[in-house]
Amino acid sequence: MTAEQQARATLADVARLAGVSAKTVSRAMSGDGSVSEVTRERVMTAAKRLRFRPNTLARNLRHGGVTNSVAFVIGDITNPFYFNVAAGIERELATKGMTMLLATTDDAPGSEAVVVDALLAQRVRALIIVPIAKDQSYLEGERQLGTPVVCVDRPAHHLVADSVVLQNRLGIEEAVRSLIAVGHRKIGFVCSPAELYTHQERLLGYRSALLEAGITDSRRYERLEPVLGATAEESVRELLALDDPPTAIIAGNNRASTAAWRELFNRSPRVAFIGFDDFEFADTLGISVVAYDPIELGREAARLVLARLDDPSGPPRQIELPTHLIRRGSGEVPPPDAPDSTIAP
Amino acid sequence: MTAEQQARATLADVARLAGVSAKTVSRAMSGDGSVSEVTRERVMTAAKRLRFRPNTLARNLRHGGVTNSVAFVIGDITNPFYFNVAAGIERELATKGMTMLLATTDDAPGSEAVVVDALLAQRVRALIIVPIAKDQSYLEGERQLGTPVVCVDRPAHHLVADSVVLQNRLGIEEAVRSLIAVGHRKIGFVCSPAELYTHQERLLGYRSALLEAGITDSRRYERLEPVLGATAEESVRELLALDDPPTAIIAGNNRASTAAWRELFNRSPRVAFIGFDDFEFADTLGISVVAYDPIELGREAARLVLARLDDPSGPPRQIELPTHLIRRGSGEVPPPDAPDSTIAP
DNA sequence: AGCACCTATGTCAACGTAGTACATTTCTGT
DNA sequence: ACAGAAATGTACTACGTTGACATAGGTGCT
Repeated sequence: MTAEQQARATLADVARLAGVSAKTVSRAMSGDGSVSEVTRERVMTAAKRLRFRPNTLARNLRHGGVTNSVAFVIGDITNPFYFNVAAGIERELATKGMTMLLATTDDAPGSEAVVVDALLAQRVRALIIVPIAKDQSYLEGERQLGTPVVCVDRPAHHLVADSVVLQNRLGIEEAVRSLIAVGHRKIGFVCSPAELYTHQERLLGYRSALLEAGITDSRRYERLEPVLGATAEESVRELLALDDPPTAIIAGNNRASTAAWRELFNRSPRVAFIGFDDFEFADTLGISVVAYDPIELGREAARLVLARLDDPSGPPRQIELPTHLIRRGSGEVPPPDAPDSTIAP
Repeated sequence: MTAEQQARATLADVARLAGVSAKTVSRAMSGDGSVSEVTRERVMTAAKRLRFRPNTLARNLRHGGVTNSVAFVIGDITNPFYFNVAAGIERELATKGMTMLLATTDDAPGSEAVVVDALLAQRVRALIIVPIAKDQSYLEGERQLGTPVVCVDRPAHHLVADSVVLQNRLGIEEAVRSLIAVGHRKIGFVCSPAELYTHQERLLGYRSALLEAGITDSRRYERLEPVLGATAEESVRELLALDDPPTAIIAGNNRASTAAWRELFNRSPRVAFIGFDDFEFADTLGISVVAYDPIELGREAARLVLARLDDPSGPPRQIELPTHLIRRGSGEVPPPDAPDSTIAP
C-alpha cells in the first residue's frame, strides 16, 4: 500500500475540471434540474476521470441528518435464528436501497440501551430490535422524533411499537394435539428460559391444548429453566427419570430442541419428540418440528419499517406469522402402551 | 404515533438553553477542551432536558467525510458460515466502537461491484469482502484513497489487499492421511463448485496427500461440480455406483458436507466420511470433520482492518487460520476389506 | 508593576451537498 | 421584431459539528 493518499474528489473538483459550477454538476449527476447534453457529457467525463462518488454523508446531513441504514439489534449473534431474520431484513431493505446495520447486546439486558443509544447517535433511519431488556420506554422519545421502532419475536415493554411475532400458542397447540392423536397422554414440555414472552406463550399453548383433551395433571412435566444457560439436556434427563415418565416431549425453542434431541437420540424405548424451529438435518433425521419462516419474519419487520417511514401516523401494528407442524416421524412415535405398539406382547 | 414531530435538538439548541456558545457545548460533551465544572453541569442538564444526541453524520463530515462503519459483503446470507464470520467481525469492531454494515450480492458476480459501489458512496470506513467476482481491480482506486480492503476466505483477484484464509490444503491433507491410516486406499472427494480458490486448494491438498501415500490413480474419485447449485448428493451417488467404488469420501465444503452425509446416512456397508466445516449435531451424529473457527476468521479480518486504519503503509498481509481434524467416528470407519473389519469372514 | 502562561470561553469558517433565488441565453408565437 | 416562456447556468446559504484562532480574566514569578 502506498504512503501517498490522494484526496477524494468532491463536486467542486469535478466542477473545476468540467469548467462549470458545483450546482451544475449536482444537477447533471442527479438528473434533477435541466442540463444540456454537452454539459452533461463533460461533467460525466470529469466525474469518471476523478473517480467522483457523491458523499452520502453530506447529502444526508443536508437532508435532515438521517442515514438510510436500519439497525437490527439482537442479543446473541451466534443464534442461527437471528441470522435468518437478519437475512430477511437485509433483502427487503435492499429493494429500497437501504442497508442494515447489525449490532449485538451479548444478551445483556443492561447493554441494550447503551447499544441502541450509539446507533441512534449514528442517526439510523429506523430500529428493528429483539427486545431483551425489561423496559423499552427509553425509546419513547426517539419514537416521537420520528424513528420507527419495530420489535421482532417479542413485543416491547412499555413502548408503543409495531411488532412481528410468531403464532406461538397455535404452533405448540398443534404439536400437542398431534401427539395426543397418536395416543400420548403424558407429554413433557422443555424450554428455557421461562421469563421470555415467547416461551410463556408457548407454555400457555401447551397447557390449553392439554386441557382441551381433558389432561389436567401435567404440571409435573413442565420444565422451564429459570435462567439462561441452564441446559435442556438436564431437563430431559429429569423428566425421564420420573417414576411415571412422559412418553413424548415437546421442546419450546430452538436451543432446547437441539439439546433435547441430543439427549433423546439413541435412547430406547423411543420417546416421541417435537421440536420448535426447523433446522438443518431435521428432515434427514426424521425430526418433527413446529416450523416457521424466519426469513419471512425479517422481511415483515422490514416492511413494517418501510410502511412506518412512509406514513408515521396510525395505530401500532402487530403481525403474527404462522407456524405449522412438520411431521417427519419423531413426533409420530406411539406411546409404548399403545394398542398398535410394536412392543405389544 | 402522533402526527406531530418535534425537531431534533442540535448543539445550538442546547447552547441557547444553557446560555453558552455552541462550541462550549461541544467541548463539554466531548470532554475535549477545558470547561469549568459549573458550565459543564449546566450544559449536561440542558442536553438531557432536550434529549440531545450529537449528530454523528455531521461530526463525520467535519472529520474527513467518513463513517465508522465497516461493510461486510457476502454472497449468500443464508450460509451459516458467513453468519459466524459476521459475528466475529461485529464483536471485534464493537470493541473499537465501530459498527458493521451487512450487504449481499446474492452470489451474482456481476452485482459485486454494484453493491460495493453503493457502500462506498455511503463512505464506509473499510471493506471486508468475500470475493465472488473474477476481478477486484475496480477497488484499486478506492484502496489508494485510503479505504482498507480485506478479503475473507479467498484472496482478491488483481488487487493488492490483506486477506484471511484457511489452511485449506493442510486440513484436507490431514483428513486424507487419517483415512489412509485406517486402511483406506480408495478415497473420494466431493466438492462444489470447482472454480473457487478454496476448493482448488482443497483439491490440491487431496491430491498431494494421496501422492504422498503412493496412490496415483484417484482422479476418477474426484467430483467437483462445475456450476454452483449442482448437488453433492448426485456426486456421491455417482461415486458409489462405480464398479470399483471408494470406501471413504471427503467433502470439500460445508454445503457438500451436509449433502454428502445426507446421502451416506443409513447406507451400508458404511462408507467412511470426513466433512469440511463443523456444524451442529456433527458431534451427536459422530461425524468427523475438518474444523476451524469461523468467528475467529471474522475477528482476524476485523483486526486487519483496524491495523490498516492505524497504519495504511506496509505490505499486504495474508493470515492463514489453522484447521484441524476432529475425529468423531465417521472418519474412523475401516474399509470393508480391512483385516480388522467386523464383516471379515 | 510587568510579563509569561494558563484556563475558560467565544467567533468564524469549513466539511460536501443541494435548495432557493436569480441571471443569462435560446427558443417560441404573434 | 419583440414580449414572454423555456432552458440553462451561477451565487449564496444551510445542514450540525468541530478545528483554528481570538479574547478575557486569573495566577505566579521576577
